[in-house]
Amino acid sequence: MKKLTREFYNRTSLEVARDILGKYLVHAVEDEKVIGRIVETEAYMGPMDKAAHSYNNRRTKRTEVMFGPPGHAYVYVIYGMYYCMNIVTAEEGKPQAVLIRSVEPVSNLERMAKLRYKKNLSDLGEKEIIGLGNGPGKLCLSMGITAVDNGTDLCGDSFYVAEDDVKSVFQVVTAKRINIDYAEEAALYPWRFYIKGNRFVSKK
DNA sequence: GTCATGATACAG
DNA sequence: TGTATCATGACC
Repeated sequence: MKKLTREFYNRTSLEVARDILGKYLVHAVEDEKVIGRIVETEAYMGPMDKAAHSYNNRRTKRTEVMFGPPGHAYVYVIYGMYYCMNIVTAEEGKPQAVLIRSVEPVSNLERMAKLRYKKNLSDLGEKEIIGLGNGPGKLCLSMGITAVDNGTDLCGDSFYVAEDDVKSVFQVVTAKRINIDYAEEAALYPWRFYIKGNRFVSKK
């Protein structure tokens, strides 16, 4: 496994969203690590993207981290209840990000089960296992991602993305993004990417 | 399928 | 002060 470098993130969110599929999101919770394979993403292109928080260069306390250098975490609260994990991309000053929509749990599922359901892994049914990773709010719960992770440098040691030494082979499906009907023509852009056939993709 | 949840942002 | 949102679970 090798950690992705700053250069990987220093591209448009469209490129990063597609390329980061199949890679591993690693997060340290207390002294343990939980790992999920990224199987679904959405690209948010910033100033010209009506669906993006940073549309029209809207710069607030919340969106500030998107204006910073690439390779940092953008974690925000949605609907007052859940967190969403994004990765800042593109050079400093360009507020783009990639939303991580779903992951396939890979390591430390015991810990994920506790964080998400407060139950032991052995007590989970099939649906609950899927529910560990098949949505942006769900994966944040399972992986212990919260507001304190906002702004974290993903080139550090506690929170990062890594790739296998051997590339895995899969087909990428391109689709419209989810729940952005308010974004008019931007709602039609095919900026959602997922691994074909993967069980943890949030919506077919 | 409907609905409540409630932080953040913004319009008035 | 009201209205909408990059979601989810609990209901019908």
